[in-house]
Amino acid sequence: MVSTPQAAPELSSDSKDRLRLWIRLLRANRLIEAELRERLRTTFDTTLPRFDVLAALYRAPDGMLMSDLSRFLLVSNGNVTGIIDRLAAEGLVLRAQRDGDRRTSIVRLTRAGEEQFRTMAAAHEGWIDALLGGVSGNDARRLATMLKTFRSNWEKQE
Amino acid sequence: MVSTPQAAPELSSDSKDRLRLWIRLLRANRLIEAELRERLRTTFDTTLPRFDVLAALYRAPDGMLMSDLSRFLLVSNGNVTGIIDRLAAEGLVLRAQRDGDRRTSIVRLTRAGEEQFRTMAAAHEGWIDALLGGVSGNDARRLATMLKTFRSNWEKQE
DNA sequence: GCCTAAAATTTTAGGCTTAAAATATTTGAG
DNA sequence: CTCAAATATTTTAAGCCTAAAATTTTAGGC
Repeated sequence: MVSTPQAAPELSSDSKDRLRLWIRLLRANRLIEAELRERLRTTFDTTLPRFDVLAALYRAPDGMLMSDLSRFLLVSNGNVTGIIDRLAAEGLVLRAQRDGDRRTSIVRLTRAGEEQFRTMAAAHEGWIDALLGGVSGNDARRLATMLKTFRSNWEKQE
Repeated sequence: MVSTPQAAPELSSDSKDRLRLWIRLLRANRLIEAELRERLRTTFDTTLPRFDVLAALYRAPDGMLMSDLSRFLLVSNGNVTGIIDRLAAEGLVLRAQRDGDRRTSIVRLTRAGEEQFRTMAAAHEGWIDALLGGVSGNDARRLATMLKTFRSNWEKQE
C-alpha cells in the first residue's frame, strides 16, 4: 500500500491560491513601501505617514476632522493626533475649531504644506511609475479592477 | 490647431493606471492586515509580526540566523531583535550560539512555539480564505501570477 | 602575531501604531 | 433644567519599525 503523502486535511486548491495571493500581496506591498519610505526620507526628509496625511488634506481644501483622517487613512485616531502634532509643529498643517462644536478640530494644509505636498507628489508619481514599470498598462488596469472589486465586496460584508 | 485641453503636463494613461494600482494595493493590504491583526489579538493574544516570525521559523527546522529572518521578513535587523526577545521570554523560541562563530545566534522554535504556530496557522488559513472569499480562484491565480512577475522583475533590477 | 576591515548583532533615539482609558463637549430623555 | 449617553479627541502604555551608532567577534594582509 502506498502511504498518503500528507496527514493533514488538505485545503482546496482555491483556498491555497487565495493564501498564496495574500502572501504575495503582502510582500509586494512591503517592497514598494520600503522603497518609498527610503526615497521620502533621503529626498524630502519626511515619512510615508506624513505624506499620506498631506495627500488626504490636499484633496480636501475645506479641511478634515481628525476622525475623517483616521477613517480615510485606515489608522487609529490616536495615531493621527501624533502625526498632526508633528506636521503642525513644522507649519505644514493648521488646527482650527471655529465650528460651534468645541470637540472637533478641523485640520487644513497651510500654504507651505500645499507647496511641499505638490513638490513631493510630483516626485512620488514618477517613483511609482518607475517602480511599477515592470507592470504593463493592461496588467495594471486588470489588477486595479480586481482590487476595486475586492474592496467593494469587503465593504458590503462589513 | 486644436488646443490641448490641459495645462499641466499629463501623465500617460499607463502611469496613472500604475499609480491607481499602487493606491488600491496599499488599501487592500491595510484592510486585510487590520482584520488579521484584530483576529490574532482577540483569538490568540498575539500580533502579526510575532506570527510572521513563527511562520518563518516553522519552515526552517534547523533554525535561522537573525539576519536571515530580517532579510526574509523584509524588516530591519534591530526590529527582529526585539520581537525575538519577546518570543524568547514567552518560551516560544530559543537562541543558540553553538556555531563556532560567536557573533551569530541561531534562532529556533521551541516545542511550545511549534504547537502554538500550528494552531494559529490553521485558523489563519481559514481567515484568509474567508476574507478573500470574494476573489474567485481564477482571479486569485491571475493576481498571484502577476504579483510574482512583479517581484521577479523587481529583484532583477535591484 | 598584529591590526585593520568586515560581519553579525544589539542598542539607541525617534517616530508610527494600536487598544483602551481619560477628557471635554454636545445631545437628548425625562 | 438635569444628567446620562453619545461624540470627538487626546493621552497612555506597550509594541513595532527604522537608520545609525556601538559592540563583539572573525578574517585577512602583512
